[in-house]
Amino acid sequence: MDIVLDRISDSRLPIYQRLKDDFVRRIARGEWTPNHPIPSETQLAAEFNVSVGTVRRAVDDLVQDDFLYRTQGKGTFVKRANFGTTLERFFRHTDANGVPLKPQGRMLSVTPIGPRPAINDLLQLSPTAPLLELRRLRLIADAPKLYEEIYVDPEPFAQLTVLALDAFSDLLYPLYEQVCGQRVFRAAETIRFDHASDAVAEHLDAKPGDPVAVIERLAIGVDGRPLEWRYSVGLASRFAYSVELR
Amino acid sequence: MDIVLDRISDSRLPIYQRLKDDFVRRIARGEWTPNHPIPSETQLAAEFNVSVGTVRRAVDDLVQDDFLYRTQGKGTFVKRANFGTTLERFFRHTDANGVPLKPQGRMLSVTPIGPRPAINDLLQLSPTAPLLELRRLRLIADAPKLYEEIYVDPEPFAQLTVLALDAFSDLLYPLYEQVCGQRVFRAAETIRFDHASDAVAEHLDAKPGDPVAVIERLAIGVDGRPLEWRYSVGLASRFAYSVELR
DNA sequence: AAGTGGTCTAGACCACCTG
DNA sequence: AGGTGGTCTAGACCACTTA
Repeated sequence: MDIVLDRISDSRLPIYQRLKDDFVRRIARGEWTPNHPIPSETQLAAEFNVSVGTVRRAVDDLVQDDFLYRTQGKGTFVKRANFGTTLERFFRHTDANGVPLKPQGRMLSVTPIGPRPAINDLLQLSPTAPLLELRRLRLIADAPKLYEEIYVDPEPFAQLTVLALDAFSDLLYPLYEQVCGQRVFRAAETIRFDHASDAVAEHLDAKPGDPVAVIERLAIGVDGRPLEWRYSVGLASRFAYSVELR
Repeated sequence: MDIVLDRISDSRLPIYQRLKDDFVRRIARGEWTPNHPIPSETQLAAEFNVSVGTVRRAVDDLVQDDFLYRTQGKGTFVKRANFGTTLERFFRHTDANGVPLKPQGRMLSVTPIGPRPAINDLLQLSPTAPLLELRRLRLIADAPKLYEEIYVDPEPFAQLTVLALDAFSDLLYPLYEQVCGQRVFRAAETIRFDHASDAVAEHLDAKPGDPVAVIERLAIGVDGRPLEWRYSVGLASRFAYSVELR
């Protein structure tokens, strides 16, 4: 329809689709950030020379997909990913009054390692590419509850290797964003039950062979590429999870 | 805006909301069924004396919420709930080639019982109302894999008590729909971990104390009221579950 | 060919937020 | 008051399905 759009996408697609693609690209590139509203719908309609209704359709879809959210009177904003921590979502730890307790993180090691075929594959890295391994403990009231091994591509996450272990914050994803410029947008998790290995048992103050829940998570960035693979182990007796089915 | 709409809902709400409410009511009453297309958008617009765009907005929302689905050229239809069986979703059972195996169901008992406060509460029944209890085994290749206890309101499900145990089909929800006129629309599940009781161990051919996964499900009808509460137990070693987080 | 949903336009007016 | 998103209208034309 218009020069602006023709330069950036396949003209056989509906206009609202091409707008969506462009908007996602802007979010991925950091042109639109969570802090400022994106241009108004009338402005965008003028920029691309399309009707406001078409821009609304594109924005509606991205709101549905959790890329954006609207606030009447204020504007439309980029949405931050905000699923709670694994510890909060899968395990129940509350104080005497049922109030959830706040988990801490303790980084154990940050180590450049060689390739691990299965993990390289999941992260869509070449089979020979090296990895960066983080080992971490999650604690409640100073008692270890979750042991984690985290794997990332060393290149975009190079800054992590220069941090002191106690300089890591309790939450990693904000750190990824601030220190490495990598924003986690969504994640896929798999849950299963297993028995504690000797190493895991020691970390969790449990006996080897105790039943544990294993959570494997692949975190995805705004551009749809995998950013991090994570393996978490916690005692099964504390495990609980809820799902909505449709 | 119009007499038709004013009779049926709060005029302070946006028109598309009131249309949605009315459409859901028609689905709940069975006026619109999964077998026939609902009236076309132009027909609905004429019936309610609103513009087609407004009808589309209402239908869009209900498609998003999985009440309806559209097929271009054919029409818009009521959607059947279609989450797989618990056995298929949570437990891995495949043949030598990785092809999922088809589970069977074996009904053990159908028994009218007295009230169970916790279950009555979940089903939104009076604390003194009696219940209907179904006990069932789910099998793969004739080996028991999942033991289930199912609780429903005896009244809408009275027909179940006249069925012979081997007349129950492998899937219960289609039966609920055909025999009792109760359609399950969605469900909420909670997963946790436990050890097999003596009774459960016997049903599952396991040892008491063996690790098991417990899945509790509350099934909801089209009108949003709870229809069934279900307690399922399977061996933890076979358990696996995946989630998408945003 | 007729009917359905899918895309798109170009307006209008309302509700909410900020200066 | 001026700008934002929220609702609504009344058209147009396209793509797909069925007969």
